[in-house]
Amino acid sequence: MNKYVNILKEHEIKVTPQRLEIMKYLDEHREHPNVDKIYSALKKKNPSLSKTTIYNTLETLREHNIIQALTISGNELRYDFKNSVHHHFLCKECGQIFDIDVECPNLNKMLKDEYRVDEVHGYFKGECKACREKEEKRKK
Amino acid sequence: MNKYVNILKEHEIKVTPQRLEIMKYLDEHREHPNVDKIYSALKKKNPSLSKTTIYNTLETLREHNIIQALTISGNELRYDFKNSVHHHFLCKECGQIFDIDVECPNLNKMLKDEYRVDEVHGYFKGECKACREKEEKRKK
DNA sequence: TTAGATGCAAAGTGTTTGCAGCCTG
DNA sequence: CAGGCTGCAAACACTTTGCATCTAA
Repeated sequence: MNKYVNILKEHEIKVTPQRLEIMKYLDEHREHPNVDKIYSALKKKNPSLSKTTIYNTLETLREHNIIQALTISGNELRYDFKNSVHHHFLCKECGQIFDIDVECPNLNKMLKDEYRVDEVHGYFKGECKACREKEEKRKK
Repeated sequence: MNKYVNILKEHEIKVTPQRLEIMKYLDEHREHPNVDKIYSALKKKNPSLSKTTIYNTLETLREHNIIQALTISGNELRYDFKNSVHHHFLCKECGQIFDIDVECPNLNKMLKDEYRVDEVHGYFKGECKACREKEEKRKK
């Protein structure tokens, strides 16, 4: 838990139990949860937790570049503890978002001149292996 | 206008004036408009036009792969007439979305095995040239 | 002590749904 | 003529705002 205390202190923002719990949850649950998932998970431990706090905290952490918000799924934001640069794959069948580690070297190079690039996202949509296999079985 | 009639007929869906207007608008306005922009533009010509029709039509066109929906901006969907595969750059300053033509060859290759990839999106966030120049001027 | 964080309720915004009437094929 | 499309109003879902209370530093 000290890990998260340190991150907050480095960024000079207040250390609160709620913030620590949210960071810990995101760090330990890499399935890119939405606000509701985080909320209902942490509500169990701390019944007075408010959804507003989740929103506030996620926004604060995002501003400080500790986490990132994924817009991949269209109707809701998904959150991601920002350890490394990686891309994402959304399975249209099961809704899960998977991390993809692919580098695209000729990308940044071309952009640099015209644009100042702060974030590079790649995302893919389709069907994941598990869902494809399930589908195969159904057909048999 | 015949162009759009043909596209609809090829996909065996009904040809209606509303659909034609929406397609024409998207084809001629490549700034990736949101629903409201399309709605208010076309409402002028056809005051009885409903926003529901915009949503229905965009969804239908999307299902038929004629247009695509961009989730890049988080709080709303942006639409794009689907002529070619390309990526997008969102300027955080002015909100505009620009088309970017960069290929990433080693991408699909890696994905093929694990996933069935239907859509490949790349998007970048930052600041566009015009906004950067505006900012420079303000500083002087 | 005090600036900032929390949490409740209410408002806001973009999208979806239900349904009656209309139009394309 | 029939099934699909349109458009209105109401419902929804996710997020933001206003504000009183509480807490970390």
